[in-house]
Amino acid sequence: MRKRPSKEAGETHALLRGAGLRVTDSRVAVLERLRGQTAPVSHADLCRSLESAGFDRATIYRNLMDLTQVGLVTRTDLGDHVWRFELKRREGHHVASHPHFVCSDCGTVSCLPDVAIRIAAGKHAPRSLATKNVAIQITALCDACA
Amino acid sequence: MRKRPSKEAGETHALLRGAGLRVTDSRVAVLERLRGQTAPVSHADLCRSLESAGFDRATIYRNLMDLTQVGLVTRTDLGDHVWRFELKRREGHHVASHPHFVCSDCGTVSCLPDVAIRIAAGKHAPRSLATKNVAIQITALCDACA
DNA sequence: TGCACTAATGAGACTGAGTTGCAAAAAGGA
DNA sequence: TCCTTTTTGCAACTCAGTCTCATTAGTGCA
Repeated sequence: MRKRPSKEAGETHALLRGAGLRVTDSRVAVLERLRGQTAPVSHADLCRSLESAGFDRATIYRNLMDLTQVGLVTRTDLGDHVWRFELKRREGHHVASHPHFVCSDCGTVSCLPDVAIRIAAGKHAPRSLATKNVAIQITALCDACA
Repeated sequence: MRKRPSKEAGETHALLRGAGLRVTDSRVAVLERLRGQTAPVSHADLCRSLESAGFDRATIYRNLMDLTQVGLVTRTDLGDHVWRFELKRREGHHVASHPHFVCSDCGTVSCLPDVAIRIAAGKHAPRSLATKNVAIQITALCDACA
């Protein structure tokens, strides 16, 4: 299939090329899909929405791994035993590392850009807690389930 | 098998009975094993150490689920795609909810009783963040891997 | 202490996410 | 357009987790 260039497709194209990856339909589809998400999505979710377009789940899986490897995407397990993927959006030099929120009842996953976390580490805590390279995940009841 | 009562076995016995569960060898073994742990252990870990004693992995699995269901044990996934189980130790009325720490490199899991977390929630954050029923998990490099 | 009832166990099969090998197809440079 | 290299689609595999069912064992009661 030949690809018809649009503004978004152009961005995605540049993103992939910049990362040293070939531009393929499935990668573009995966990236565009991730771009439209506000919370991390699972491999299964992506499969459901992309298999109808004819992409194989193994392909989507490998795309996600490739994108993760080159740093365009992050992969996390938010406590429900499913890998979730999220487009990295660069804000300043420090790639956004907002906390993730998981509802302990319904399992809904969301990002919490609106929440600041202060870690007061004791003397026995890992030293890395003082750095910025810390991923934080919060599990509690969401408003709908509370 | 008849069980020979010891002090610990007596406690475990009472714990199980209090929860409305029958006292079986496997449940006692699982509980005792959990009691000796300082960090959450996986089902696979427990299987390894208990299968030699003749307990089936399905039995251990069901024991863990039963214990979780009656609230003696908590089950969490700390980001490495493995369920981990931990004995609930009651401290005051609020069952201990220290943060869990996972090394992003070696995967080591530990508890962080030594770390205090302050959550500053914005107006769009879930209201439950203001309560005590919040589980927090931190992923970063452990000292050994840093 | 023995019996009957019910819950728990063990063995094995199943599920589904995640992963890999391989031949065929497509991307990208010359 | 051709050629090389990467990527895809298919199918099979792995492994933790889960379930079924016949058998075994714990408990309450006589």
